[in-house]
Amino acid sequence: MLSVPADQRVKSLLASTDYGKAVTVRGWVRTRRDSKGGFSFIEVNDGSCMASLQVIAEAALPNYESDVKRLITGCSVAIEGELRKSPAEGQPVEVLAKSITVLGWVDDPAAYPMQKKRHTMEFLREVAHLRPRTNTIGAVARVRNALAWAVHEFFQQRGFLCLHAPIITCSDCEGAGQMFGVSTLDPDKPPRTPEGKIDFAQDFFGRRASLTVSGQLEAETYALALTNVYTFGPTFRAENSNTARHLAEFWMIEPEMAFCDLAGDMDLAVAFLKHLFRAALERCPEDMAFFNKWIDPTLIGTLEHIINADFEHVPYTKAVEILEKSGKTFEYQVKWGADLQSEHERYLTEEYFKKPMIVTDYPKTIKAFYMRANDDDKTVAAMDVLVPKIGEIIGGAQREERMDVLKRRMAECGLEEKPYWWYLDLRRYGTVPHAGFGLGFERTIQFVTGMANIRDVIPYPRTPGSAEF
RNA sequence: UCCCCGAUAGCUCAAUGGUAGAGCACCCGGCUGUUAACCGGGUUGUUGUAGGUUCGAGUCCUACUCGGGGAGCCA
Repeated sequence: MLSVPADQRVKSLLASTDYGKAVTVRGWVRTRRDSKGGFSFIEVNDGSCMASLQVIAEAALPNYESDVKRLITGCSVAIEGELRKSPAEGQPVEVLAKSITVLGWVDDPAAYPMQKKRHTMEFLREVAHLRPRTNTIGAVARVRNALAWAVHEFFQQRGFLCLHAPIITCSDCEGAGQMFGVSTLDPDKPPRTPEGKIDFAQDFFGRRASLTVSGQLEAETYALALTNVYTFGPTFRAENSNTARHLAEFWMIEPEMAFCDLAGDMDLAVAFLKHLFRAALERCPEDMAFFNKWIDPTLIGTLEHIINADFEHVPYTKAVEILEKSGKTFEYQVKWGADLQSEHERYLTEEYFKKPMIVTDYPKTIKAFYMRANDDDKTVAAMDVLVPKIGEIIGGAQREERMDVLKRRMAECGLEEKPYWWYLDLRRYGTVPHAGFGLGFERTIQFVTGMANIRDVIPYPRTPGSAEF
């Protein structure tokens, strides 16, 4: 059996005006409506688009009574027929069936969890293997795909090199979060050192290994040879975070640019986000219209506005002033030197500016050691892009390229130099100003689709206490 | 991890401490070029788990499990 040709997918057939053409439709039945006039309407969906294709099954079909009349939601079919202009409202074309083959029935129809009516997202998570058959999750999958394509498109158009950073790493760098250990030692009786600790020297890698929390440091090494690079891969955080915007396993895009400062970093981030939003609107218009209708009626308007508007740029110190003058009472006090809390970020993006914003130049005490120190010696050249509802979607910085300053910062942060020997080598051999950022892919999908929970924009979400499927 | 809320039919939800119900799904019948069709009939339950209070618990109490919202951490 050949795979389904692109011109035989439902999406192509619905756009076709090639009336009279012989076609074969393969997909899953969404619903069946019978007409006493001697035929049935079968809605077939194959995931190529939101819409289903209407098939007319006449009673003259040899298996009309035995098969067609038993079709219910979820059955898989292969239908040969003729493409026709539809005489009724609701669809441009339909297929008059010449033969209908049922490939797979639904066992125990009463127990099939997918129904024509809406389901709650909470329930769909319990049947994550079947939820791509729903309109919402199918649309999310298509938008996610369009965005993944657009990520590569954006960077490739600009001459960036795609870098595959390692998933397993032995550098427990930068304290971006708790890490998942990777080990082949027997958890019941691991080898011990004389001091009684687990002896990772006997482990697979000869030392303690983990799943990566970021490909940034590796990306820096390649940027300092190939100039402009980006990573796009899975990252892992073992934090016990239970929110609608955190996952233990998520995908991150991390560009890194040599000969680049914070201003260049910000420019790229803004252009990148606009490119992604535009791609979703242009390549998935039906799916986006669906989200705009059922999930968030302001969605498309907001995205179009962002594409055409400038992002607000506010230094951290200015942001603190705005918050102090806001007259709002916050649960957490606004104070220079303290990190911005969710409520502060929400006020700034949702109430004050009402659009995405970039906060830069944070106090060095709340940011990572590798961020470049500003001349005031109090702040660093960091930037966070904040968007309404989601909060931080991008975190980035110009990196500290000066060896002496970097070593001083590491000492301030209580970090040993030895494990970072290769990272320090970059400053030792041909160092250059460079900058980069990390974009959370799922948070971007959330923002683009309006989906409330991050668990519904990734096929199989991994969260604390939950890794079913 | 902390605070709050919830768990009843396959799904979405009702039910003063006193006989567990409706809509949808599914099955049967009717009707119609139908559009998550419509009309009539029918099947469906260890009320999340384990204890406790009570003549009597879906309902009150305790613990646990799972889910949701918010917070922290971050992308």
